[in-house]
Amino acid sequence: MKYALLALLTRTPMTGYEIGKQFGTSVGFVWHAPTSQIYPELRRLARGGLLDVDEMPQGRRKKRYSITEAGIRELTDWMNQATVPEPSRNAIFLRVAYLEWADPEAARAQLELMAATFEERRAVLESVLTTLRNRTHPRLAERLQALAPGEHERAAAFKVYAFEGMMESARQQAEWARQGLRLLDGLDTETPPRGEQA
Amino acid sequence: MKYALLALLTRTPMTGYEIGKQFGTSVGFVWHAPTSQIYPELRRLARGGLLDVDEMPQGRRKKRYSITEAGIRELTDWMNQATVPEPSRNAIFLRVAYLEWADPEAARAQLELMAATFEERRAVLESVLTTLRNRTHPRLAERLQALAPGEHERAAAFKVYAFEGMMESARQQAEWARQGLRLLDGLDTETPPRGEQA
DNA sequence: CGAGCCATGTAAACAGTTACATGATTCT
DNA sequence: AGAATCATGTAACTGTTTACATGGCTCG
Repeated sequence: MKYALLALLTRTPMTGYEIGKQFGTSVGFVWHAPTSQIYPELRRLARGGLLDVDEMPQGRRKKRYSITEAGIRELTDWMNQATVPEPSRNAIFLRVAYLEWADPEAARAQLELMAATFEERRAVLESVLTTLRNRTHPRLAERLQALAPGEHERAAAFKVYAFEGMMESARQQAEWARQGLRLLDGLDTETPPRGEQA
Repeated sequence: MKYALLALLTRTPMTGYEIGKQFGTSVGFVWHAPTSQIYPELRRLARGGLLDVDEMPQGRRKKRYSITEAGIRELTDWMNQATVPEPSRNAIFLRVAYLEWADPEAARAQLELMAATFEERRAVLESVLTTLRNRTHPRLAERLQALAPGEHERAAAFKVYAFEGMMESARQQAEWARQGLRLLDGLDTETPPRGEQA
């Protein structure tokens, strides 16, 4: 979370509200949090000197946060130490592994929901990828402006690469869900709906 | 968590300690938790009538938990209502998306670590899959004994299917990490280590 | 003037991790 | 006797979600 906020703010200063809205867009694939987690974390980071607060004096209370030198150091320090990717503990595997405890129709409904969800995610990620690749993605363009031209390619490449990974992951999961539906087809024809044995 | 414990105990009654050890084996891929989370949760489930406690009277304090009718109903109710798979919020995508903030060597080290980790995970899952497929997996065999023969195929098929998904996922991620290393090769040759622009 | 968005937050609960404590049994 | 393993737990902390509270600004 901490590093997600720091990384986001390397592009441009933002208010907590704006960050919350960003999480509703494509950056939400990379990280997500509700505003109730954002505001306290921003204050904590500001207290720690990693962010600067600009209290906008135009009538309404509004705090725009920007990253400090110390914040950038904190972020790069984190990035420079490699960590092992955490094993993904996703409840969907638990469900699927014990799907014999669901009614056959419920099992089918679950796999259809999975197929639809993963496929939609894949499609969204693919369209994001397209805009990243041809540099029409608005936030990527904005980010590149803040960087030296020599770093453009590197920064853009990593964004594209990250989304490729997420897209491929969604594609693979969608494929897996469809394979599950074919598996059910096989099981249901071999033994009739409520199973006599063999 | 709750449903992981219920599902595990459909195979055979176990103590909290035994469950903790199970999480260190292949079931750990499906779900994992430390004992500090297991013991309180077991007590809670027992208080709720979903588990029976058998306080073993042989000298040492030892509680063997088994699932009750109510527990099975709770599990099947949960299985029967389809839920959308949660988007995986994995810090690795955050790291990768902002890898331009790492030193080139650190970026390479991170991707190499990812490739090694994912590849090892894939290999382990593949070997588990083999034992599941040829029915030599000890816990699968034990599980099937508790079931009517007519349900064998279905139960085994879902276990195989779940591990296929996890294995494919690890395979895809390993491939992605290797692709990332090739990307770095390209970036590093185009612009020398500390980058003059184009 | 009301609807909807902008904007910041608090409270409570839930989930999960890390570290520590304790003692019994089994194996060498 | 000592080490390893069996066995159950507590405490403190971190992270995350859900629900609620408040009020200003903007536009029709």
